[in-house]
Amino acid sequence: MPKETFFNLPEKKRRRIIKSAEEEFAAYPFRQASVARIIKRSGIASGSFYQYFRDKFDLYEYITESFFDMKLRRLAPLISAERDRSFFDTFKDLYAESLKLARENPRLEAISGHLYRDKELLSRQLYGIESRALGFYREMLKRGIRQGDLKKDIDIEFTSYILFKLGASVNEYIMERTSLKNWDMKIVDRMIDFMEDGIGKKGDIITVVNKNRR
Amino acid sequence: MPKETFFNLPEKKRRRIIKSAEEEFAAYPFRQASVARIIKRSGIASGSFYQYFRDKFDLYEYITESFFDMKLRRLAPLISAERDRSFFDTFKDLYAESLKLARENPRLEAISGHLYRDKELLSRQLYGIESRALGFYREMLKRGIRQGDLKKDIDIEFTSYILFKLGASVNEYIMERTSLKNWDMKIVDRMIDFMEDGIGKKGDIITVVNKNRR
Amino acid sequence: MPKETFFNLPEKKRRRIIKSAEEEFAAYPFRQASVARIIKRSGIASGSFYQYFRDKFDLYEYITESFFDMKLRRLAPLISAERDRSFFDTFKDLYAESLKLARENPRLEAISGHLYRDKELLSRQLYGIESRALGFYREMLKRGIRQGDLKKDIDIEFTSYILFKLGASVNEYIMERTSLKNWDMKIVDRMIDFMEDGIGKKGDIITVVNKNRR
Amino acid sequence: MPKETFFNLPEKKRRRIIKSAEEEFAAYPFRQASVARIIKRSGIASGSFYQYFRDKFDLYEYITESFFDMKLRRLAPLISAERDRSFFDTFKDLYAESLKLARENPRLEAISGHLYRDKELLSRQLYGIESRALGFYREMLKRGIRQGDLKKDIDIEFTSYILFKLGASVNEYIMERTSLKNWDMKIVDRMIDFMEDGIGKKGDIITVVNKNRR
DNA sequence: GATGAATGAGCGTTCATTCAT
DNA sequence: AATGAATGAACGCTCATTCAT
Repeated sequence: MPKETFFNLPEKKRRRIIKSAEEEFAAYPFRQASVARIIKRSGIASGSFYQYFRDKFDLYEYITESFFDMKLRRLAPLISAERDRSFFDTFKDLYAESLKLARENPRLEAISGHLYRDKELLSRQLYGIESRALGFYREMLKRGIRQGDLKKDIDIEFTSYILFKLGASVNEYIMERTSLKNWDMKIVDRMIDFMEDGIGKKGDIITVVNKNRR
Repeated sequence: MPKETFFNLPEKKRRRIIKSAEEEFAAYPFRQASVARIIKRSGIASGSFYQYFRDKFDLYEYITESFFDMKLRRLAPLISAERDRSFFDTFKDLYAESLKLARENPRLEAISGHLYRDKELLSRQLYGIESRALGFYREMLKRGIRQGDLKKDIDIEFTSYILFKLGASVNEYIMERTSLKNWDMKIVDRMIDFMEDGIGKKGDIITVVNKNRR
Repeated sequence: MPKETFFNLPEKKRRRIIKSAEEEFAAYPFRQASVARIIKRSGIASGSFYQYFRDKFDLYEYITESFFDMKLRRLAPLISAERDRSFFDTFKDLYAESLKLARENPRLEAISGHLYRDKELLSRQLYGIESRALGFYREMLKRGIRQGDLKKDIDIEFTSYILFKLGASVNEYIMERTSLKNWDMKIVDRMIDFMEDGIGKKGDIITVVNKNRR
Repeated sequence: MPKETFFNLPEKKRRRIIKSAEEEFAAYPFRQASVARIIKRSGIASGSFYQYFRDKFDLYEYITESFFDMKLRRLAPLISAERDRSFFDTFKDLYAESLKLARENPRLEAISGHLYRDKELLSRQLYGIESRALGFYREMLKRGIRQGDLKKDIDIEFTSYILFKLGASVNEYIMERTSLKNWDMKIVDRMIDFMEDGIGKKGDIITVVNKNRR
């Protein structure tokens, strides 16, 4: 957490610092990101930096966590129990929103792209971004089972992990290609299909009762 | 490629150097890995290092590529057309073998773990580890379709990417936990199930004909 | 150009650094000059050096250019059109002043001695010391012709080059020998004679009209 | 001087080594020239190098001095007393021959170009290339005076130095430009004119007697 | 005599962080 | 609180020369 001094700063300055830092962490992974460049770009004295933040990581942590908090705040309504959506539809909603967020904040998206690739950071992260995300998926899975959208015998621990990684991969897949209009939602649909039914060819099938599907 | 001088070295020394380097690259991602530490640990003069290798990357590349070549050599027989195995069974065989390899060479496994997370390196890698792996998956998918093991309408480009990443994730999942006997093959089974059928609950089903399944 | 930090330094320290650098660059040509020695002699931390200067060349360039600027400032008044002096007298004035400068700043003289011998550096030098000097001689020659002090048919391109090199050689000649009082100005006179009349013996001559000489 | 072992080598090998060394010293000034590259290009073992030569300088000295000896051997006939040529004509002959030599051996020419710019080497040079050249010019000047081609009162010490440097400068001037046919001899003529008569405009002159010119 | 591996001091440079004012 | 100069260990790498066989 940044020191109190940072929060006492006039908002404009605070914003300038954060913006510079975001640009730096978007352009470079944590280790290669340079405090000197952040300082120069934000126009503060190098001594001041350490009056606001314990060290480079302190600032980094603040930025990434702010982003995740914001993301969570945006995604939370979509998983509210009131909404009468199947597990997979909810998943799709979450993805649509995530992608919107990513498009709105490409800098922050780039930062978390770097973060996901850095084991050391991921485990250093105080509030545990990874474990929070895993927890989130775990809860979703449990609910999905309860709702009858998912097989009952899935390994929740394993599946939440897979879903987490899968999400990140799809994100990467989308981000690395220039997207035509709606192209990315088609990819999301493909991922959902993959999750729902897999890729194995089924035998000829007669669906007798399907009362559980919504 | 290391220089000739390296290959002229007595095997014992060569092994000592490779071992030290593997330890270093297993402990740290490429950028953080220190030539000085490798030198110290292998007990050679710093000048010697550069008699053997063009630079740090030269050694790194040699180690990673040797590992991938060895892996390929071990996996190649499993995908031979003669073996009468379904797509998913083949996948499982590949996984079993990969895991065995990883258990035998935990250092090398750790190194490729780092490599997979390093975009810059991945694209620098001369023989294109990533694109080779993707190509491999692409071919497997095509064959799977031909054999009637897979749905006909899957997006090969996307699916090969997903399978590639999924594989790495499962690997990571397994590696990060101490394994009980056979625990890891159970995880592999779960992944195969996930791939094959997904996690969506199907309606009550009567399979009338299933002639395509082997 | 050194960074701002350098110019913000207390004068004493700044001077200490410049002096150490001048000593180094006077003792060794650029490539052999050692940043480590400059650092040690000036008693600064090695990190500080790079807070003040972009790199070794930055400092070198600053020192040489400062010297050339100073030299130019000192020599400029001597070529002002108002002074009613012949080409050769002006040349002599310039030489006298140059030598005075060299005697006052033997270190800087030694540095430019090295510089003149370094083709690569000469061409890297931002403001083009060599081409500026050649331009200077070219202009002087043109004026000398206009004034009727020089033959009309000389090859200005070639002659300016020769004069430039001649000047450097004479400088070297003088610098390499310990000088008695006024000895060096006698050498300059000899050079001027050489330039003016050459060393060829003329026939017995009756000068009938000499209206062009001043 | 190279060690005896070098001279015991089969001529072919000796020549290969010398050629590689010449290429290296032509491409780089002494300090930047790399023993490793010479070794590689000549295909000998690095240990062998030091069995043939004391060190890098030993080889360098051998090459430069061989060149100067050869040059002297070529130029010597031109200054023989029997030839009935004026001082300046002899000078021109010497230049013509020097240039021919330079065109025939551009590598060696490049090497001496570097050598002339390196004070330290010049003074290290055992047999004293510089002082021998100066001695050569001194003798020529003395003879020129005796023959009545030169003014009697020139400072031989100074003038020989100037002539030496002037020669090198003209060489450089010529070498740096691509030469049209005969262009370089025109430059030599200009230099001789410069030496003979200088660039000062003479008054209107009536030459009464010119019995001393040949 | 030939080989080629071994040596190690030295290079210029970086950078997060601390210190003094 | 703000400044910005100071720090120094560490980095990857070079190279003429020596040594062991």
